[in-house]
Amino acid sequence: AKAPCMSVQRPPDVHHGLAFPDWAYKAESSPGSRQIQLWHFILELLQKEEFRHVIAWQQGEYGEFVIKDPDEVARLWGRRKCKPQMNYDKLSRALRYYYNKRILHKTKGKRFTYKFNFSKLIFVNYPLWDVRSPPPPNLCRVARYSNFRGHL
DNA sequence: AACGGAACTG
DNA sequence: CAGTTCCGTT
Repeated sequence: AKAPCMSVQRPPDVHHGLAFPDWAYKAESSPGSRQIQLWHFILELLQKEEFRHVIAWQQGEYGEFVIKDPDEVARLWGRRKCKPQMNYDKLSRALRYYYNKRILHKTKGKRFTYKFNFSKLIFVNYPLWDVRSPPPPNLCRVARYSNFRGHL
């Protein structure tokens, strides 16, 4: 037995060479303490090797991932949000709202497979990206060529 | 399984 | 505003 919704454990820092660069992580570290975002949480699981049997990046298309165990992902998400009644039906509805927001889209045909629209994500959530820090291997190109349109 | 409207919540 | 809950439709 354990306290269900008491503390939120801080994930360790990411080093380069991993499945995705660390700009994607780092979020919600603001002192204002915003609530955890779902895409955020997905990225968090994706970066941890211990969850590879639950959710993992799909090799091939960059940003594409597969939910290997939908029930478990939903359970973990529910635990984080203190929503014990969470399930994949509800979680997937939240993911579908990301389609219009241009954060995610579905990979049609492939079961439980979604893909991040990384280029949008960078500027929506990291508008003040510190250019002094060493640019991540894959992303600097994506970032530079994305058009910054925004009211941010 | 996947989609999306609609009402609802903090 | 970012989901959550519920559910009818494809």
